[in-house]
Amino acid sequence: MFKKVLIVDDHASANSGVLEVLDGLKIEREHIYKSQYCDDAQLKMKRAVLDGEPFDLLITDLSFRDDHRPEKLTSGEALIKALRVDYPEMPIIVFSMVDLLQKVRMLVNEHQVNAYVCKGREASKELKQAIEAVSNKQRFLSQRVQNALSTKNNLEITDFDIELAKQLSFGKLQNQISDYFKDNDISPSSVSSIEKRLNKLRIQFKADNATHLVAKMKDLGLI
Amino acid sequence: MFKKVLIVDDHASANSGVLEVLDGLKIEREHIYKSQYCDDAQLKMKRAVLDGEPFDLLITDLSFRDDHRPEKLTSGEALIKALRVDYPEMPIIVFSMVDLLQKVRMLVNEHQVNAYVCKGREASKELKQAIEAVSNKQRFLSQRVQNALSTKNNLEITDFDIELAKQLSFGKLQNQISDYFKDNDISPSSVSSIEKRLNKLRIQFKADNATHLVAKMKDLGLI
DNA sequence: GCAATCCTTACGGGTTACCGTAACACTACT
DNA sequence: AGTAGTGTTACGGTAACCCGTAAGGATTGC
Repeated sequence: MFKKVLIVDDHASANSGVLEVLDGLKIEREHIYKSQYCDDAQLKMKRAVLDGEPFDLLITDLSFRDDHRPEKLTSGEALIKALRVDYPEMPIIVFSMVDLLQKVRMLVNEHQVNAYVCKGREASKELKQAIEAVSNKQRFLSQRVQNALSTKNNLEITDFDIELAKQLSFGKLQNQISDYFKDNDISPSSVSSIEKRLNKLRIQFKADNATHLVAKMKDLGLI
Repeated sequence: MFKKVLIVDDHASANSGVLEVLDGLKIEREHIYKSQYCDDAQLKMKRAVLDGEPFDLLITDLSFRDDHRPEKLTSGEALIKALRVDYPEMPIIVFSMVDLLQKVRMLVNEHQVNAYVCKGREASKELKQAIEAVSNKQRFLSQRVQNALSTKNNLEITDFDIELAKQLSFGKLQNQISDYFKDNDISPSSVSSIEKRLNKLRIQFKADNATHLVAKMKDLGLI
């Protein structure tokens, strides 16, 4: 089991919930550190390594509110990305409200996150399971996002699609989007292709028109 | 100070943060009740009144995850609305991630919420202040949403506008929206009026077209 | 009571979106 | 080389949106 843990969450109250779980796993409070800012968390990490007593485990949220103070790392994702450069093997558990499969898939595949626990009613139970699993070198995903990695959910939504939908949500016309794509060397760029892609997306998301599509994709947090 | 408190939040971990605040205010744990579901919270409320020992204070979140079990009240807002019918004077503190001024304004004006505290770094401190203020019959708003009630932010966005934008986001055509309004006795209902209102909204939100408008209003949490 | 104003509704013309069809290019497989 | 499949681009027709104008109804103020 882990000995030295860093919890990163801007909610002090959320932290106390995590603490209880760690108590239940017999991890001593004196070896549990907390941070409310991502920059601070990164510093604590580096410091610990320099002191020869690195952390065993990182448990972090994803979203952090903007504060008065300027920060380099403004999200859990940025923190994870930064840490993975120096500590590719460090066990990381994400503990977040977000339950978007797209997000989970990305964090696990791109950033080698070891577990993803959704905050919710079952959070404490699942967080405990996650910690135990990770300490046994296993991966853990919350029930809610279980099938984030199954291939059948891979609806092949490309970066192009996301970019296209974003441009739409900015209020651009199809020919303006075409011009934009031409200017930025994004292919395909013809109005016709843009129409076709949008048509596919509308079918995929069961949307009746462009507005509906944008609304749905925004609900899913894709744009 | 309050004696009997009900905390409604689907995150058990969030609850424990609130508990600490209540500890600091010398509110006895045996008089603190928790609920993870809105329906359950409503029942507890009614039960307490029937038993002749009603709650002094309600602290509730706004968003609750869907669960397997079917529920009547699926949001904190619905809970508050339902409770206000029977207990118009009950002190209510909202404790939520949401920091949209529109939402705060609505809850305070429409549902007579007594305090609104945003979850975040300062949450514990502010929650304490909120409880103290409410116990002194004062209103409290988090720093973050201080100016939710200032008139200058009132851009005269009516319920009609919201409803209209919502229908748009559902992918409906203008004449379908017209039909819908006619069926539901919402006035005005002509396509021409709908066009006009949308035009106003586009100007107000600096949106280039309907899609852009829906995207912006979704960003603001208005729909 | 009357006028000014606002709101609702209707209509027409220009623009954009939506949809089917089709030509052309590129790839992969035989 | 041939063929099937996929992706990009182009075009035309219909429908929906966008915008200005204008008439009729409701409201307000004098």
